[in-house]
Amino acid sequence: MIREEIEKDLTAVLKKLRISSSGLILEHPSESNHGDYATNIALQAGTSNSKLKTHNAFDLATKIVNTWRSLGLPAYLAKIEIVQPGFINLWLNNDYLITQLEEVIKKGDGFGWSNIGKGKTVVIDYSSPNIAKPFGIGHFRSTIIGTSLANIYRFLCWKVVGINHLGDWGTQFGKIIYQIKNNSLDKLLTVKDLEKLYIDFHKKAEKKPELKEKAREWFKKLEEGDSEAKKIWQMCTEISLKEFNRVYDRLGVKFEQTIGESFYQDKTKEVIETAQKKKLAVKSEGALVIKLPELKGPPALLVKSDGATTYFTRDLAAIVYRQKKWKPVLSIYEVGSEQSFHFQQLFAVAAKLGYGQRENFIHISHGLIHLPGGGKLSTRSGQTVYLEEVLDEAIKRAKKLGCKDEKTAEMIGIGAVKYFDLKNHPATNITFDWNKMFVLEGNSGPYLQYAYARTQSVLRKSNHSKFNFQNSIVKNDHLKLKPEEVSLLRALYKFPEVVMEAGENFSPNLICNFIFDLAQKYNLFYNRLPILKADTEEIVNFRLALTTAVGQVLENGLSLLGISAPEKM
RNA sequence: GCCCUUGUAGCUCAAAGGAUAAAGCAGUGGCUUCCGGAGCCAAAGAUUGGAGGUUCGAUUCCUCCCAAGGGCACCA
Repeated sequence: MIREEIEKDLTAVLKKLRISSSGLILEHPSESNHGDYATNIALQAGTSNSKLKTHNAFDLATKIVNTWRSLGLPAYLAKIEIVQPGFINLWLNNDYLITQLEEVIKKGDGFGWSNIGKGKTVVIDYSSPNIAKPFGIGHFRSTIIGTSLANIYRFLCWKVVGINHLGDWGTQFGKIIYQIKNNSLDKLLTVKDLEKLYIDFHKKAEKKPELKEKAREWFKKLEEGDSEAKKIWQMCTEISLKEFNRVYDRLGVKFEQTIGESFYQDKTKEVIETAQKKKLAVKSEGALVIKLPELKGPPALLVKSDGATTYFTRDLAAIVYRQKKWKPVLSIYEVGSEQSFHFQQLFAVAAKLGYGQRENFIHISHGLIHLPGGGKLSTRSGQTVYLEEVLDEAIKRAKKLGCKDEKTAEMIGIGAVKYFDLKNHPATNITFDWNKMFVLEGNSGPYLQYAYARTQSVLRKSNHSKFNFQNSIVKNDHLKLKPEEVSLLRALYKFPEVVMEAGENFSPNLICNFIFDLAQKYNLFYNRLPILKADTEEIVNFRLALTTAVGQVLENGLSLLGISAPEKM
């Protein structure tokens, strides 16, 4: 990667001047007329290094550049510039950029891949909905962001274990079992039936709080292996999974493992014993807890006063299980921000029990989806938006715009909804709004898909036998590159860096930003310059190469986001 | 009350401590020779919630204040 090469070369120069290169940072200037890369090393060294304090940063930058010149500037540089108050700006030359264009075409769907994660395993816990209720919009973010993070980490050569940690255990099932037992229901067919029971339970419990006791009792029974409870639970699970898998199929979402909380019912004992042995667990108000005064909040609840476990215990057991099975160096939990205290507790306890270091765990806490009035989504109160309804609506709107067929409409509609989520930083809250959710123009999924389809359309219309870029190295002085072409070249090579950054920061939105910018640049290029009818065959070839490369990077980027790239739309 | 997160253009939002704060939507004015107008261009729109501080440099880091959202043990 060119960034590494520049860093290496600059480090050598700094070494010669005995300047520490520890603060060496290369950035892409926000203004393209400030070059492709810039460094502020002179500004940093000029002030932090006492020996050099007499220098002003601009002089130091000059010195650095002069030394570099005397050592011989590398071939990839076109221009180097020193700017007040002491920036060093670097321009890559067009011939080098063209080699990167070839690189995109050569590597194809592998362009952007890197091996920085080689040999490392990451466990990503995402989606993880509570079953026995329909798949709501509330779990959409975790599902989509988690999928994208998994794609990104896979692309960075990590071994990725995506886990759907289903909420299929807990007092909620006590509630449903109670309802079924006391309502003499003949048959339950759908998840919506189950949801109704859940809502009804909460309505009744408002007047009769003692019902909650009943629910806990039933869950306790379930955990103790009561056959009647187990039978009902199993039925709930089957009904739910059938529906959930349909939604996952539509979304194109996959997991390495789908292991719900129920899986850990016989594994919590070990965790509890460890906590007791380490003298971390103490009795409090009849329950077994772990006190965490440093977190300034209630203690972590290990065992309830009735003897049943909590999701905290099961999450701990899951950590133990995952450590044993996969030995991840990183565990990512893509879960909503309302659970951030839970994860603070979980990670703190995991570290205390010796299940890993604090830095091996991270909670990617995404913002919540609110209803327009500011209301919170809540199954209990019946405030739900069903994901499938949202998807259906998205597809309907895509069709209205004139999609060729059902399959394309689905790509566009679902792509729009996914992109709407992913383009923002995970932390932002989202207000659910039917009109905003289905953006089909501007910074949107369909915009990118359209740009991609456009590149493919151009390529289809070209006579491929003429397009022989790989064997004819094109020199830029020969082509007299237009600004629109250069701007594409200056963008394409950055893609691998963007993928890395997105992974490091757990931010798929960085990929969105990048491919949107690329698509804009391509559209400008497309509108201003003829491709197939360019003056010379050489230029036609070059522009087709650009088109191929842009299409490829758009496709790779969209694929990391989990969005399909249609050939036609 | 305590803890966490977030305050950037009318709206939705972007920016590993950098240069003139980036876009999209809405609104304004334009684009029929041609490869897909779900597109393109132009102008307009922001004392980055407020006050201090650290720094050559702060939307970014620190302190305080204000506002919004979330959480505060037997739900997950």
